[in-house]
Amino acid sequence: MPELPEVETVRRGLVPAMEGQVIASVRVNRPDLRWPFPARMAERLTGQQVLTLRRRSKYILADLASGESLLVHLGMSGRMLVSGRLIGAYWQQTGAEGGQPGPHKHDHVVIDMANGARITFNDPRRFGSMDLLRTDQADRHRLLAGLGPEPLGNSFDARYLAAALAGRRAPVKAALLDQRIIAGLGNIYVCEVLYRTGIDPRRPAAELGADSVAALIPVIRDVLTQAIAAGGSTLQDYQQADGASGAFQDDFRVYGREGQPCLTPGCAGVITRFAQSGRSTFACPDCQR
DNA sequence: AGGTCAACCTGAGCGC
DNA sequence: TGCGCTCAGGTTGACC
Repeated sequence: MPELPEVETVRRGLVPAMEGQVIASVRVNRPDLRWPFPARMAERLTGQQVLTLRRRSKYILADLASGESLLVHLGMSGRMLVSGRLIGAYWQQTGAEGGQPGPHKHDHVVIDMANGARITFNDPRRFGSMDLLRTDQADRHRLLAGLGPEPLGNSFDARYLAAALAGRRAPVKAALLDQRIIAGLGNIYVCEVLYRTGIDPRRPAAELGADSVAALIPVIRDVLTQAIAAGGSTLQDYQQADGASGAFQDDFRVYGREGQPCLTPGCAGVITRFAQSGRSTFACPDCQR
């Protein structure tokens, strides 16, 4: 998935095509993704003006003039195309999609705007989702209600994080992946953050000292901010014709670098990969303690 | 209550 | 060429 920076990149890519614009028609090619689509989704979207596109954690919310909001989650493989162009290519482009008009395999929802832009939601693995909710009750939606603070927001600070990690015996990596504690981090950025703070991902969260917890805050903010500025991360070696793909993968220091030398000056370590709760962790055994 | 793990899916890449 | 296996950026719900 796309993690927070990739979702923010997608949101920004959708803004020129959608914000302030009217939805002319909607084609829904299957009844569900991860969950069933909301009742009469196409009808409830058609004719609506999109007032604002915003992001909460890894979710995109399109606030409509009707008082409803379209909630979108990209799952692991969800992609958005604007008139055939992929936004923030965090997933390898496949098949005949490059610049070709649709439809293509896994184009599940197609939204035509009155301005002529065509928004396509393509998701091979179908872990993504869409829902409609009352805009004024968005915070109570089941997918949003339990989310922790935005890592780039004002309420996320050392005091909060220390309290959230207190008493947690889970590995610090699992804790930082827990969206109830902090919303928006995923496997890549947690690996990068723990490497850059010199913390062993296996350490029980509660055993981190106050200094380590405090050190996490600016590193989390910096990594996410830099990744957003780079347009997110692109896996595989996909390059988009219009240059819209992200570039933060060039700044990965541990993710995907198993067997390669540690990049910390003076460290002779070799990056290792091991599994934590079923997911790959990349770390330097020498400088993460 | 907190922590761990399987499950949900398709596709790419690898070794044989 | 093809088969079987592993892996993939997320999240939920069942089970200790």
